[in-house]
Amino acid sequence: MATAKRDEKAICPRAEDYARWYTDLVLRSELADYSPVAGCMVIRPNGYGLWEKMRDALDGMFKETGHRNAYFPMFIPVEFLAKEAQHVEGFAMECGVVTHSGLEADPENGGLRPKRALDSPLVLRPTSETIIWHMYGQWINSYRDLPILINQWANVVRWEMRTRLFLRTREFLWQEGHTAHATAAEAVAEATTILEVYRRFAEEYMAVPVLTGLKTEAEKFAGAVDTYTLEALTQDGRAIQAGTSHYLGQNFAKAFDVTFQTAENTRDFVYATSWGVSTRLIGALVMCHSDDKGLVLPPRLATNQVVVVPIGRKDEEKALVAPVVERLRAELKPFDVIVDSDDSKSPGFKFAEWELRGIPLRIECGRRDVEAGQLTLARRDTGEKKTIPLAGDVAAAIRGELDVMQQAMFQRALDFRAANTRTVETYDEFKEALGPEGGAGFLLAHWDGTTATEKRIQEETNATIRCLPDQFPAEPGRCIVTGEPSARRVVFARSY
RNA sequence: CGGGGCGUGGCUCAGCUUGGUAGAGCGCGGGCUUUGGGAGCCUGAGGUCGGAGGUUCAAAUCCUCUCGCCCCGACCA
Repeated sequence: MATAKRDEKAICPRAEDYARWYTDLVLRSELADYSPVAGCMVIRPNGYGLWEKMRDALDGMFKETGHRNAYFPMFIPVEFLAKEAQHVEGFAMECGVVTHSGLEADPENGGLRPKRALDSPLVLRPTSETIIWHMYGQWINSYRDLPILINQWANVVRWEMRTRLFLRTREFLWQEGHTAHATAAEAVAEATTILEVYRRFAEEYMAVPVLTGLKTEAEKFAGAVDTYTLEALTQDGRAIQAGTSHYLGQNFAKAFDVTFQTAENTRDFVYATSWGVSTRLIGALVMCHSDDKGLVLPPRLATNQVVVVPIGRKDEEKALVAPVVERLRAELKPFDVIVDSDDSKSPGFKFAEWELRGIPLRIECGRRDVEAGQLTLARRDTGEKKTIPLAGDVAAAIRGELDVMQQAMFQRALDFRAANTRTVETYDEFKEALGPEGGAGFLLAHWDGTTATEKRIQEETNATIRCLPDQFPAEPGRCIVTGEPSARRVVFARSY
């Protein structure tokens, strides 16, 4: 009976069905919920709090590297999309388009229908390069106007067919940086600077190790010269793109005719970058760290780092525990501590509930603890319980424990990646390592550099080249498929 | 857009084959007892059975149409 009840409350175990585990977890931990419109989601306070933490950390890093925020409108004239050939090709199929304004009664079905057709349809931004470069064209005259380093926090719309909470929805939140430079070298430096910002954020805040490197021609952003990417590895062995930074060359400057006068009094097209990370990071975070009990949040991104569960209901017990709890409430304020003194729920229920929500540390405080002059501390990532003295500096002990946990989560993910990264020499070995389906970690293999070979591998194995990694030394070899020479190994994986 | 499945209290579902007073568990409200790993008992609220037609004395159940959702294939931060 007890187990039957537990089963109803529990989320699907990872080993049973990883996809269902993920959906269960997101819904049960109240990160998000489905919206009445297919493919869209509501980000609930637990999820949005996480996004705010991410946003604040990244925003600070952007500011430190000289960027300023601005906001461009979400409606884009349809003809703007057509100006950059590859860009249209990449986004045309997934654009949402506004064609009407106003509503009127519809006698056909007794409901409402669009009233006036717009003179010209408006595209809901799938990304903002076009409108931003239209504006940059008006703002840039001379090299003295450069660089322009702007970021915006916004929503974008991509009319996806198959959606998943956080990983792929028709509307999502992100930031998009758009910079304009006088030289190619400076723009490339900008793109790689941001890649490094993203890497630091992923590893130091999310505790998610990432491979960085260039995308192949086939995988790069529509309209980019080069796309740099960050690739994380989920617990089920799939790659997940955590962010991208693009060197756009002069493609958009040419499409929108944005030139500037150089110091030598010549004219040149402006060099550009764009870069972004989205609420998909929340999906990546969940898939890297969380377990069958629920969310596991790295301390640096947890909205509330500590929860205190007072134990005891008899008046004498309460009297004993209450002063300690009040002391904790005050001393642990810097950790945005939650004190859960709801008498209608049992301690066991609360333990499970806060574990589901991923609070990094739980303090249990009951008669036993107070009488022994201690507190019981439970760590979310390992489940480990230990006691700390009540007499000491509790805040300092908590601080230390959180730091250890942040580091341990990163190390664990790093070890997991190492254990799931393999070097293969032949195509047979490659297919063997990959298995028939599902995630199989990162595979490092030689590739001849052609799109044809890349496509063939994808069609035959469903694995794609995640990046040309920049953290491994170049190492000549021969393509696993064609035997043609290769200068370096590339990273293959099945991906989200 | 092709293939498969499902629509019944907030959630998960039973009932439909063989028409006859709408059910269970969870959740929710109230009461009492409980509190160191998802408490127990009592009591209560809550559903025009996705929608529209039809057959019938009678439809959640049978027929027709329709809408919506989920899963699998082609695209993807």
